[in-house]
Amino acid sequence: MSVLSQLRDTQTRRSKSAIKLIAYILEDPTAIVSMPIATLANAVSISEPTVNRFCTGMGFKGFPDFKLTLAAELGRAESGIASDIESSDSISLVVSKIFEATRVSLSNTQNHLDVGLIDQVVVALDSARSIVLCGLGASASVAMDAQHKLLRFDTPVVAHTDIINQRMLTTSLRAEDCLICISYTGRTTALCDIADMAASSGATVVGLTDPDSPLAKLCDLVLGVDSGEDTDVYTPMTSRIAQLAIIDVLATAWALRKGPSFSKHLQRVKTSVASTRLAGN
Amino acid sequence: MSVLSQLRDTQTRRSKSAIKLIAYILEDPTAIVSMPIATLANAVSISEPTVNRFCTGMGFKGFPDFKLTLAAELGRAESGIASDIESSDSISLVVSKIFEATRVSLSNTQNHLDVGLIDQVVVALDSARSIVLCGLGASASVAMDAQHKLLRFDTPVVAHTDIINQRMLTTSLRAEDCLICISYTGRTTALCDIADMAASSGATVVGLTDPDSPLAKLCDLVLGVDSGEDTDVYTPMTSRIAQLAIIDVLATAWALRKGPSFSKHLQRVKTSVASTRLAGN
DNA sequence: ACCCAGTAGTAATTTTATTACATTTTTGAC
DNA sequence: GTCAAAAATGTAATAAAATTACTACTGGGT
Repeated sequence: MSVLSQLRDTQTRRSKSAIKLIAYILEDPTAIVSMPIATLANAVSISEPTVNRFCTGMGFKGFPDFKLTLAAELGRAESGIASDIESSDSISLVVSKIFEATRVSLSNTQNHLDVGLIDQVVVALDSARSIVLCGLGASASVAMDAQHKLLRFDTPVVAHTDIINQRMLTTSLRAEDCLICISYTGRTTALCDIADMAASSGATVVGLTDPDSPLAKLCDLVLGVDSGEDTDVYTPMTSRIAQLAIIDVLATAWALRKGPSFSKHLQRVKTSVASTRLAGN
Repeated sequence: MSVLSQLRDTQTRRSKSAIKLIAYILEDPTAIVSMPIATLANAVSISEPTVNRFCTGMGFKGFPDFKLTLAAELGRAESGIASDIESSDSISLVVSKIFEATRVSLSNTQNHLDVGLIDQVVVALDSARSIVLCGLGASASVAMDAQHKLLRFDTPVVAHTDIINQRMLTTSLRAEDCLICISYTGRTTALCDIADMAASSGATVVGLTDPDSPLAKLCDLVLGVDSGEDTDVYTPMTSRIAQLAIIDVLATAWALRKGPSFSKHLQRVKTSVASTRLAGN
């Protein structure tokens, strides 16, 4: 359990000074980590040994140990507001900003993900005669990635990144098939056409796109990804990474649905590629 | 800006003892945070003031401040010790685990990224006559994604995901060209062959792979991604997502290097695809 | 009123970090 | 190569911080 939530816990009995101390710590935990025990003791008007006893009482080796643990915990929570990249940024700042923006994008997608929908999509995949993935531009590589993951299952799956092939394949779609349309914006005309054509064939159309987009309205099931940014020229589109995470979720959920016997199959797939690799270092 | 990546940075000039110290710290950063300065100094066979000077030299108030910052950073990476997925997990637990594992993978990659190397790779890209991206299997989609991002620059770039085409192209590589090999494991025999062939042509070979792999040894520049897991059948490979983030960093750093006039070009590229989209909702 | 357990404080001690200064090493000009 | 300047490192002294040992309160229970 985290230190902070341990401190917030009202159940455990505390001494008078412990209560004062906890109140002060929770007021600004970040400040504590760079505070010597004397300053803290003074601020709460208690003695240094009392602070120390409090720390050891919580199971820490001492006050510095407590501070270290608190710092680690705060470092975790500290989710920077993903800021745009400035042309004056140093490389290491660019690295920080991009990774942070990616993490934020993942968290947003996770928070908005409808678990019930995941289940419905998995059912659709599992009962499909064949699965077709369509994406253009940056979404083409997401479609390729999804194909690679879904290839492990015994349902025929194919990704198409060419608009002509996509149209051709869509015309031959049947009601038992499943089409997955991938697009950040959900506004790519070509892909909307595909979704529309597929819908009239009766196939299940799944969208991996912005839930408020025209494409989303043409789909039977929509897994939302905040298309978000794309205003700034330098800041990269992190949403495609969130889409990949959703693909991971789908593939994993599907595998689990298939049951334990299927994990043997997955293992076989894994070993089948082993021979393409060098052993050792 | 991450402390660990600052330490990994090979660009900045370091003194002899600083090199020893950094090597020791990177060996087990977690151990450092609970180490007094005397123990650390002794372990590296340097004096305590040297350690202290190193910390203040990096911009910290002193050794304790350095430890605190390091702890906070490690806390970020260690947060969710991404646990394997169990067959009994509910969908919402699967979602949490996958997203958490992905975030952890990103943080780990970020912490191990050598900023100096990023710069070197960007220089290589910028001075290349042409850029070739090679990847197989799951890395094929990473190569496709990289192609899509690098297409915005005026250097000819192409991704190949077919082993025959890769070999053909590699034979016609020149010293002015840049080859980027993408592989999680760095042990795919076919890709090692490609890197080897390219190296003899004099082209700059960049690896986006496990730094301890055979492939890495064949590359001129290696951007490390912990290949990490891949033991569990259900848990997906999160490292490809980290690779995408690195691609983002490279593309952004390159764009920044090109200077402000280039941002106009990026803007033009952006508007050129706008006509493929529907307006409004 | 007295005792006892829990709690807190004072002061001494120990541990840890920093500073001041001397010495060595490295670097770059000639 | 030689020398001087600058940078880097070490030793020892000092300061800061944390911990321990010991003493003194506080408040319920008899």
